[in-house]
Amino acid sequence: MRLSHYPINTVKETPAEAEVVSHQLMLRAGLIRRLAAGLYSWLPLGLRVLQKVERIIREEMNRAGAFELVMPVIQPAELWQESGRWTKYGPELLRIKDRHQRDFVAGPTHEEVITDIARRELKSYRQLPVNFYQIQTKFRDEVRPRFGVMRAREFIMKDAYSFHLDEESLREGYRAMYDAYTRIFTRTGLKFRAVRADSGAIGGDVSQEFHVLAESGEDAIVFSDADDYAANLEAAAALPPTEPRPAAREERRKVATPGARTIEDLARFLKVDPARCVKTLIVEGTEGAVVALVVRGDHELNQLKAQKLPGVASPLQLANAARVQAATGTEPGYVGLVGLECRIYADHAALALADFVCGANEKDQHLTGVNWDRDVPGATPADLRKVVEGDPSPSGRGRLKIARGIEVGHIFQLGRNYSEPMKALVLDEAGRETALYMGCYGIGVTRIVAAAIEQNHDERGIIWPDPIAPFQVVLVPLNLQKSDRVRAATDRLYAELTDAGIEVLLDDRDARPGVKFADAELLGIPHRLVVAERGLEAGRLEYRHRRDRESTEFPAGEALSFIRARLG
RNA sequence: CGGAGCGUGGCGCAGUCUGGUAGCGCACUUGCAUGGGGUGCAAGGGGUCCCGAGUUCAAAUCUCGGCGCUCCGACCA
Repeated sequence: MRLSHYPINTVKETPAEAEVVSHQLMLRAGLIRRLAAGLYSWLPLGLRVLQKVERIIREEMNRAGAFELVMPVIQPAELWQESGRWTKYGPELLRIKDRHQRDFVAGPTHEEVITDIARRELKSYRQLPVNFYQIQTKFRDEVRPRFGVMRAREFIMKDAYSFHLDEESLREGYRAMYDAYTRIFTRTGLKFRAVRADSGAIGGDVSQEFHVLAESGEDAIVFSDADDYAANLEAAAALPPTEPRPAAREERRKVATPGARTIEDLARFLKVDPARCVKTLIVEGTEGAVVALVVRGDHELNQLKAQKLPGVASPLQLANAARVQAATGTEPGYVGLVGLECRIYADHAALALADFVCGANEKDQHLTGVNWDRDVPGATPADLRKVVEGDPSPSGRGRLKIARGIEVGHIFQLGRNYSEPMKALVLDEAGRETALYMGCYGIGVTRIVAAAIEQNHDERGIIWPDPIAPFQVVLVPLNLQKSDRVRAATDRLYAELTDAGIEVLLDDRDARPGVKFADAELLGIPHRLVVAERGLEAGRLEYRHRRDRESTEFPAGEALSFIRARLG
């Protein structure tokens, strides 16, 4: 491809709208353009990257035996009413009406449609197991789209759905997708990690996420330093302390703590470690009453764990000030445990404390020397907190470390969550009707491109991993317009590499060297060849990988073999 | 949905407070020079100043209403 005829504009200045580096670089390099909030056009150069990612995905999905199909973006509301998600999904689901005032949705995902296909097409266990996938545009009306294509409203997703006669087959199919995903992300050239996850809104029992590791990632993932345990922070269990609780030594005392509403204030005021205080959070329960959740002062509540407890409203909702007042007799900031009437869940780490500090249920007052059995009988032990770095791994080996990641894939075992309400049934060997077991498997295709840049860039621009680079080689002739020798060598080289099937971007613009180098680095083409009078005098060309600091020279006649060796 | 901010050629911004000829840098076009790290000189093209209403002799500028966007939070995967 000749750059002089390629529709691309690079930009020196960073657009004001872009916050994260991948978004900035995608705009500056001319990969995408914004149409409206969370809506992006993919320009030709960006599309080349996208298609490389799609190709890898297709090859591996096909290799895993899945069948590609395409389903409509617009879906009738009836299907969503059948599955129950018409009411459950919330405002992220874009609902639209056609000219007859019939309700439709812009598909954020396709469980309903594929289940409809399954119940029509799959009649017999002989047709199972089967896996369908598509690569297609999804729409989720995000409250706050941000970070360019990383969290867009419209994005491209690879979604796959498998159907099985029984759980064992589902587990096999899930395992096959886990392996396919591992191959896919390995082939993109990105550093990634598979972690255990909570299955969230889509529902189901078992699920894992694939994260591209990047400092700027939105998600925290935890892993053991001693084995292969890895989980989303939300899904990581906190083990109860192994040491027994010390005996109570202090008497309970009420102390004045004017204005100390937060643990931080309290710890500073009383000159006590936050880890010797407890936080009491009042949340809405399921039957009108409130529930108290207790975590150690230096720990944070894990919302996901909390809302799974019996009697706690899901989604978790903190009680407002009036409800707190009614339940405790005081305002948030001074809520405590002694004499509290409602149900109390206490985190294991909080339960391990003796002689701790908590609110006194009285404004500007706290209690010290509080002890569980003596002062607060009847608290239910629970795992309530977010794990922190250094916690013992739930796997029993090693300690937890925390890293940042960008979620690019998610696989679920859905079981019969959709097939039962939507009556997707087949006949088994005995001729009995039985509901299908189902798995679903997503990859954020457009997000992979942004994640690749987050993980691979420097101050000059993008550094594409070879497998998804828009071009493999950028050919930079210097003084092309004036030097016949440079022109002849360039034309010959471009033809030779192109004929060999290598994707070459030839910068044949009448621009000065600095401009060409700067653009080549911004665009992030991994391999750069420079053709110049200086080298040609000695019969040599110049090569530099985007990650290299220095160029290397080699004989001009060996260009093809030299490059091939580097393309791997 | 709550808070903050922004809207002026394609991009980045000044001008708005204190009303009076719409400006700068980048990009783009043309010419000449230059040719190993965003080069120089010169000449050009391109703007309903987000929209609407109002005040005024006069509105980018003041007032009111609306729309759009960005960031933080809540929310969500």
